[in-house]
Amino acid sequence: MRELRRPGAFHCGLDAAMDVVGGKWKVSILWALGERVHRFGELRRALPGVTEKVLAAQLRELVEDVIVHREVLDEVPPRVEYSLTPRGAALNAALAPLGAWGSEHVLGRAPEPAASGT
Amino acid sequence: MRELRRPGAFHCGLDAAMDVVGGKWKVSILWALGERVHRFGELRRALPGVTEKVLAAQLRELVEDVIVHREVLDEVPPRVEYSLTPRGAALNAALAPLGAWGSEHVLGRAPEPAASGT
DNA sequence: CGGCATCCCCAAGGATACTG
DNA sequence: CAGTATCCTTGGGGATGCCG
Repeated sequence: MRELRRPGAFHCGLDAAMDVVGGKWKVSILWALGERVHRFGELRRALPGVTEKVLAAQLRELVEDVIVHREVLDEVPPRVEYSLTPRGAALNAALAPLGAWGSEHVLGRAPEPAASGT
Repeated sequence: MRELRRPGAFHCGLDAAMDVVGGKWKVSILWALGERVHRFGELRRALPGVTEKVLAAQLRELVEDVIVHREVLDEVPPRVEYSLTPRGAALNAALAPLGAWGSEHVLGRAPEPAASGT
């Protein structure tokens, strides 16, 4: 999926965005990172059901797309932190209305204040 | 995918929305219907590459989700018109920011005026 | 701890043919 | 015209195991 980046081949930016956000766990990752920086293990715990392989893959794609920043801390116990890039933060913001829509029309109310505080 | 509607099982409305909009052609259909009412054939022509089976399937799911309205005109040559429901229109609107993001960050500029009123 | 390598599976999506 | 039915392919995603 990473290779089918054909600039201009999309109907509009929407298709392009869907391509970036299309992964099964992408939005959840974005949502998690929108709250705070996470390290691999934390992310894994934050996403019940995801396997390391898949999480690593989704993360890699997001990093490739410059949505997520990968910070490797050179410590004795390996420590890697993932955070949103400015672009990722913008994506998250752009996703907010969609989340609100889902809350209202699918879940039936409960428009959460997005990934702000809590 | 239509059956895995587990109310409350989503992290937030975002997951729910992604579930609704997750199909490969869903957003394109929404985009098309956002501009004007389309009949089956028109939609097919508007979505280069889609097959009848898939288009019909995606359409059926969108109808199930009350995103799209299916109007069967009882005429001699079968005529069916698809249009957005209020909910679908709202979804389309919620999708706009995402489309804008994609235009800016993925396609590299060219923020189209979206499928709003035009 | 973090993350690659391998193998496997299944459902979404595609191609084709046929019908009301 | 507007689908439905059938069969097939693909690859995203899941499970396991090993390595730095």
